[in-house]
Amino acid sequence: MSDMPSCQFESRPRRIVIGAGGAQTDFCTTCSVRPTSVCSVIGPDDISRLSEAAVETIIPPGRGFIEEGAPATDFFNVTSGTVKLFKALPDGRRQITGFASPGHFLGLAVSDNYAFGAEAVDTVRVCRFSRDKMADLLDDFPKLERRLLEEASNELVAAQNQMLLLGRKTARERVASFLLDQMHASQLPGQENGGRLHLPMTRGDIADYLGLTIETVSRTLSWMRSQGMIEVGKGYAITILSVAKLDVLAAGNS
Amino acid sequence: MSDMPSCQFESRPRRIVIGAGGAQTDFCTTCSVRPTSVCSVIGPDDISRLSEAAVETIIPPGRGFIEEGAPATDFFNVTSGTVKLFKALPDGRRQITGFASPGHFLGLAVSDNYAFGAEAVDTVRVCRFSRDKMADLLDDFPKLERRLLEEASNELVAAQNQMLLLGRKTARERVASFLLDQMHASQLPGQENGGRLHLPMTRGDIADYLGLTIETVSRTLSWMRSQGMIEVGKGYAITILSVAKLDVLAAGNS
DNA sequence: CGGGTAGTTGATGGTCATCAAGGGGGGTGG
DNA sequence: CCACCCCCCTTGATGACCATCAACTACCCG
Repeated sequence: MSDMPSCQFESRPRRIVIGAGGAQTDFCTTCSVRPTSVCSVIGPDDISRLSEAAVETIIPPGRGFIEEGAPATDFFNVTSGTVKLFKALPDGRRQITGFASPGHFLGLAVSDNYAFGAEAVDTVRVCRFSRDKMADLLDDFPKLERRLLEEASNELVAAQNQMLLLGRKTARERVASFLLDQMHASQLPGQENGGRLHLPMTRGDIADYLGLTIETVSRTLSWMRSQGMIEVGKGYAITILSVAKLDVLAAGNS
Repeated sequence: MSDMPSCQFESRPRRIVIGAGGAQTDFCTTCSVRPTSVCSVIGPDDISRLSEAAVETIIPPGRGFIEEGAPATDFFNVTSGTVKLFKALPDGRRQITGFASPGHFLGLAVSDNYAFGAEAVDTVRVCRFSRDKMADLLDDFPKLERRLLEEASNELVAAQNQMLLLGRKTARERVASFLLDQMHASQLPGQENGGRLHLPMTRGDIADYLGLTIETVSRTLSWMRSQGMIEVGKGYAITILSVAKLDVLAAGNS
């Protein structure tokens, strides 16, 4: 797990297509996460700047691409798949600090070294920006800075919620909170999907995220099933049968 | 604890002193935390803008001044004392997400409501900025935005460390980490103080910060004393006798 | 078919929460 | 000034929750 070679990329540089009139068209215009990501602050006129700076990278499941403590050379924007962010203790204990889904920006760090590791949960595509190019973009597009501040503030709020969960919630409350969070995250605004969830991560990842063990997560899910709260399908499918019951649990009633 | 009236200020507006030549001098020029706080990005020429926007507020120990969930009307900059930031569950369980010391900026939130509560640990002085005035400052001083992003990034790193602590460390490891953090925070660069610490917060606060109970914190400190790691003085004084032993503990060896 | 990974379930134990009692300091009021 | 109270802290006894150890199933892939 920790002896896995990290920072190995399968990169393919963006192709810049020169249009008939000399105008540049490129990947970014058709990027599916552009509307919801930080990239949206850069207007159509300047989008070529973005494309030149970005390198699309595909990362297979389980592969690490940010190593905790390594020099922070790049920033990333997730365009598909799910990334787990984590910190580890010398003896191998691991805490997943968050899951990054499409549209999320990775690498906010003042230090010259990454403060956390990152690993692909399923197949992940990211846009990679070098530190230098990112700095140029920040200088030229002040809006980008404001957007990143927003992003950071949101993550800060999420982190505070997670601290409350880790410090003060019971196992049942943690799992309930997790399932509800996943439900909200998977729901595009105005869309219901009958409580059906597809969790890309393993029980081990969930455990490392919630500060529990695999066994406790498994037992808790089984207990929730026995209470008619959820249905546990094959693979990574879970269906929430009673949001209300989970809400009661997550808010802190045993 | 939760029925305490919050958001009660003892404010005194900044006095703007008009100098002989018509130049404005004011509190901000003599502010002791200016060099280390976000305010430092606003140069001497524009400092009057800052002073006009800020209201100095004194908060007595134990008084809350940000209520979780209340409309986010103001931002704060701590100028002296220590503030605890926290989130709570309906049944009263509480998690302190951080302690803000002089120079720290509070209120980063995209939402219209505060995501956390804040309460003075000892006597606290803050500079208060209304949301509107802060927005004006952000528009006029782009550097301020970059500085806030730095601030947020640092807090994010701290939050990730705290998640690792809460999710994966034992009680002893937590207390050791806490003492070392406090030591580093209290050491001005290039200054040693013989491991002597003055913790402004109670055992209860420490417990709520570390995800433990008062009793466990107390027992753990007693155990560390019995091991010759620390000395527990009267009041809130603690002396670290062996940084090395605490380091071993904090890194994760029992 | 064999091996590896992921998940579930059971038995047991350890760590830390809970319940309880007592000490010490600081404030207020008699 | 001292009594009284309240808060904070400490220490002890007990127990609950969850980690650990272990066995077993299912599934995937060669």
